[in-house]
Amino acid sequence: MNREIGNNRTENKNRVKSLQAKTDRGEATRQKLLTAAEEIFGTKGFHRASIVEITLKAGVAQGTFYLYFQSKDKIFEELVRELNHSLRCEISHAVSEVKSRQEAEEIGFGVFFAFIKEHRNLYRIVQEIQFVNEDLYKWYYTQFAEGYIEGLEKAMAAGEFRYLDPETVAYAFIGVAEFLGMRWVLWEKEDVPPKTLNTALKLIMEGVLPRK
Amino acid sequence: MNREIGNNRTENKNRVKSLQAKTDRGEATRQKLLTAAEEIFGTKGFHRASIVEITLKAGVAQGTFYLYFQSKDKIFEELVRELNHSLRCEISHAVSEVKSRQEAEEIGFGVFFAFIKEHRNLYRIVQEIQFVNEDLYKWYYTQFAEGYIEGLEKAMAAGEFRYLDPETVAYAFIGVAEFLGMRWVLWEKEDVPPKTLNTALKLIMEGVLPRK
DNA sequence: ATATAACATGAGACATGATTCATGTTTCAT
DNA sequence: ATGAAACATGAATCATGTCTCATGTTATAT
Repeated sequence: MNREIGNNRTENKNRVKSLQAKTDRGEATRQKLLTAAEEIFGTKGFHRASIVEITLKAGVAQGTFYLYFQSKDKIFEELVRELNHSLRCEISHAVSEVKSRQEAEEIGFGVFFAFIKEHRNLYRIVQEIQFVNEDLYKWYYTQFAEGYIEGLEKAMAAGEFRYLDPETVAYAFIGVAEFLGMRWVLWEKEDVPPKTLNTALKLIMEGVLPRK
Repeated sequence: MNREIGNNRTENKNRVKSLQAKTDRGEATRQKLLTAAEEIFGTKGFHRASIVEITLKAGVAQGTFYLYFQSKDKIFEELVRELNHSLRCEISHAVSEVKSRQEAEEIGFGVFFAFIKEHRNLYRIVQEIQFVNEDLYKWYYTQFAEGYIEGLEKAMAAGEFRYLDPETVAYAFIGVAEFLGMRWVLWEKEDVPPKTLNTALKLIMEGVLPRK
């Protein structure tokens, strides 16, 4: 195993300490920390959460934390990016072989609610990002909006949806999903009731005005 | 002056210290603190804000803060309740002599966007309440939802809006308003563009599906 | 003029928590 | 078996921040 230790003067140049686990044991510890962090951040919020508590829950010493994460901010960021990625993956996968854009919205909303029910903790984290890392916060929603806009534009071009400024519609839909998720999943700790899901879909599809 | 020091065991019984200003001078100081707190909480978030900074901005000593507020949590709560109250007042006043429910929605959205533009700081505060005082957070949105539901029910009973579960519609509308406000007023520091406002209103009134 | 309630001060007691570091333990290729 | 890299420890350091308190100032009613 050629290690090239000799000419390794990059070692202190880029301040990024090792941080990646190099064995399975290390990776397992790293995962324990991430899992604990998800729980603690989610229940207490970023600022009230402490590294002590996270390491305690993970069953490791405080110092161990810094073997795998540069700082409290960084593990938080990693959690957020992970959440963003897996939620978008789940939705786009579920929606991939759908017949119409309307069906895509139905399935998308459903998957979103199911996801936050499973990840109530991480969902709460998102709300707090803006006070920890504002850019990350914008990134989080921009990622969603971009994919959404693309889908809407196609549906509008195809005449499935009428033309309305896609960015506005995207943020409006995201807002609807977030608030219904907050009201039922977060507050009631239940599924969003079918009635609510149906109402929401009718609302965004057809509006509140009576159809002639 | 009979001080009754000996038997004065009420002194510690009710923990509520004076807290209300008793003169104009005191009231002015109290206001200076509230104004400073609005600014600091709004820009840095609750946890990053410090009493030192608030008193510095208000131009008073640290100890003075505790003459008027019991704690950091309490001044935050007062700010939130004040915001909630004045926003609801502005909307209900603006909407009071409106002809139709549709017009009420148009004006309501407009006033909401105008309000958060003026109170960008306080608007950001709201997002953080849930990690400081979860009950207060629910209270904040429940207050809005209740008024909204009432208005929607009337409109539905009158046949102005078709019947859809009013609570769902209320939270959906609130979500739309919050997210468009976030995207344009908070992120761009601008007004919500007329195009966006129009799109949003069309969307909630008539939906995205093409009308025959 | 002066007593007194209200207002104001800011140093410091007290608490908390992120991060570091000197020291140990485990694993495994040789 | 052994040396070195990886992993692990937790007490100590360092920074920050809330809230208290002993003391001082202002305004005003008599």
